[in-house]
Amino acid sequence: MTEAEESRADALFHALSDRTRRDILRRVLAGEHSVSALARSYDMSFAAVQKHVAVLERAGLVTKRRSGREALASGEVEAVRSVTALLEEFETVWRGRVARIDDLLAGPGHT
Amino acid sequence: MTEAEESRADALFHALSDRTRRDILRRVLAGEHSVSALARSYDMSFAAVQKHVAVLERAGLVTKRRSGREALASGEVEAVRSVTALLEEFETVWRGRVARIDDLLAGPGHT
DNA sequence: CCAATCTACAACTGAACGGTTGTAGGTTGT
DNA sequence: ACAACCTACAACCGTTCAGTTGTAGATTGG
Repeated sequence: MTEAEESRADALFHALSDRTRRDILRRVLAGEHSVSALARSYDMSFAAVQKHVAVLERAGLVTKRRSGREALASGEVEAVRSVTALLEEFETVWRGRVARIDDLLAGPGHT
Repeated sequence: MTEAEESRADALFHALSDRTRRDILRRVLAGEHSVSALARSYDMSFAAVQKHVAVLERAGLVTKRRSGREALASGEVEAVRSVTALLEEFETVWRGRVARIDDLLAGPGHT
């Protein structure tokens, strides 16, 4: 794991660690939404929602494009998959433990 | 998504959002480690590492058992898989969008 | 028995976080 | 032209967070 990869993992998991952001992500994965349309969905200021979108954008989970005066946000499913890939690394490490235990149970018969 | 599920997701993603905690999780998924053994691996105080383990434990990613004066921490692969399950929900939402786009391309011939 | 080891927890500090309000600039419809 | 709308960003506030030090209680080995 390089420093850059760890930083990206930090950003991804942090972005996902807030429920409002997860909800925004669901909506924009389902389809493009303007920031103000998103803001109307939550009991907080426009600026707060704008910040949440910015956090998701910095993590690469969301991209924005301009259409006139609106900023249309869209969910990036590839980024979601990259998180799954990170989790698979943990699975792999765990399987290593299991393999080692199996070796023990097979008995230290020979080497 | 119930309130309890969202709280659990908060805890899981937050626990994973720190690189020291991810590193601890890798180690304890590979095999049991005492807290002080873990602490020796990092350039920070014992108490700091202890807190990280506690965060992982609260999220259910790690369990501890007592062995004499040591607290042995072990990684919970099922909890890691529950995070993967959370991500699959995002994938599902996204596939819904694609299906809708496909319908559009098929043409609004009839309903 | 006693010193060393391991854990647990409290109190503190600086930085980051989630939220607010306010201001300013670009775009749109009438 | 101009009012309404959308976005961007700065400044501020209270809370949480990651780290520290310090203290105290079990357990162990010589």
